[in-house]
Amino acid sequence: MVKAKTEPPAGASTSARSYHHGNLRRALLEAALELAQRHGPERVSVREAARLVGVSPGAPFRHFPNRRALMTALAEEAGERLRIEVRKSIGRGRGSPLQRLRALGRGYLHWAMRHPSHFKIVSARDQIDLDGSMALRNSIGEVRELTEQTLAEAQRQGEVDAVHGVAALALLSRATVYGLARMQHDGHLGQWGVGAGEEAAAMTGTLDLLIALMRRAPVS
Amino acid sequence: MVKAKTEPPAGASTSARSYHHGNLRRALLEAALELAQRHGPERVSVREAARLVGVSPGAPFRHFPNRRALMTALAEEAGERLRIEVRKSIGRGRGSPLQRLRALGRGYLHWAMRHPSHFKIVSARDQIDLDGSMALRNSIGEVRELTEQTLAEAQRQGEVDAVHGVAALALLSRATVYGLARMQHDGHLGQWGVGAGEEAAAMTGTLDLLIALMRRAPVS
DNA sequence: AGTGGATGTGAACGCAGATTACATTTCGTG
DNA sequence: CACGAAATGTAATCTGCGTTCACATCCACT
Repeated sequence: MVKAKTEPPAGASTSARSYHHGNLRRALLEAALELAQRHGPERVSVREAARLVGVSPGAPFRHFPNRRALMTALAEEAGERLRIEVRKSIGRGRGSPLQRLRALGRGYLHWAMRHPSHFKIVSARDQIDLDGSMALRNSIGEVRELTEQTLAEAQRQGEVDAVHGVAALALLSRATVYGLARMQHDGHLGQWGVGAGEEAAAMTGTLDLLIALMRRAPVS
Repeated sequence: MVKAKTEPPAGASTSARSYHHGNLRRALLEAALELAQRHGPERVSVREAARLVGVSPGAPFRHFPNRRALMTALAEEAGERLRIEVRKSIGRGRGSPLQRLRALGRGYLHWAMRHPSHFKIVSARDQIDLDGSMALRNSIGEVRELTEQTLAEAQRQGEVDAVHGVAALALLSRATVYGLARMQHDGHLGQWGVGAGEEAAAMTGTLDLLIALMRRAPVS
């Protein structure tokens, strides 16, 4: 059952392709990511990806029904990486639940800043088919679950008051972090008083501010 | 050779079009908006707009150097409307500064929901040239100023503690509201536990939550 | 060995953005 | 008012794109 190829399947080194490319699907995804990094996701073209891989313009359509499917597959990989990153980050938050939530948010923000192309792709609604991708929805879903679990724990420990529901607090957290990441990627931060070199600080600082507001004792 | 005269171009002050269209620039913008409402901003094509207006494919380029400039002009109009809407909304918030801030945020959110095409266009970074549009930056800038002024007033009246800077609080507010609007437009709300019919309630509710958190007395 | 399914080729088709040479109209200046 | 320059629209054309299709090639399996 194992597809043992006679050719080395992985590879930065382009092996001698006779007719069939060893793993065209993979190669196309990498080429598309490369193009996304060069010119932005909206200017990824199937033809150019094919050219980059050294294959005819029609070949990609054996693996993806259309351009959108290619971009969606790319987004699925990005979403998976984001999910893993968030999972890892939450482990770094030692101590209280709110500290873990902070770590989660920082992980999200840092990932979005360090991998702008990937972040652009996951959030490029008009380029991908979110509704048709269970994988992508699952990645988002897990981030949500982690957020809610952490907030529930914070409430249980009295770090956050229980006046407001977990779902509402989670939505607020997510909206803030998502909004920050998108503001950066949309170039809005400069208009909001954030200098060129201080974007990371501003973003994490804003996250910290939200968490500080959450931490306070309930109004009585 | 002579085109049909006296076509109804849906414009009141349009003179009889023989060769020169009365106000092609205006007409193109309206056609582009119409197309954006029909299929989304990313699928607006210059040619189709020209076709809709009844003009040759090259004509639009007399008024806009390229497609992006067309979309940017559209975004400038949308940004202006948003600016006006926010200005109006803030006047509706009677009472305390935080109530005015809430009104401001609600105005933003409602506008984004009621005019999804316009909102999509202002925030479609990859379709427009934000850096090259002073008008657009000014619209954003005014929203920011209103936000900061309101927050400063809230601090002066003791409604919000002065531990955190106005700029930080304003950025948090903006990130939250922008994040909410984008989540809705990107179809993420469903993944965050918001049912189909309750989007507006969830968005304004989240805004209210943020403001409730801000209102609390400072930690002492 | 041979065959069928998977995979890649190459040539289309239609549409898009953009440019150019040319036609027509408008307008300012004498 | 005349008239030429500037503005504006046309038609043809270039390039590139997504997508399809008939055909070629190769791999796995009997």
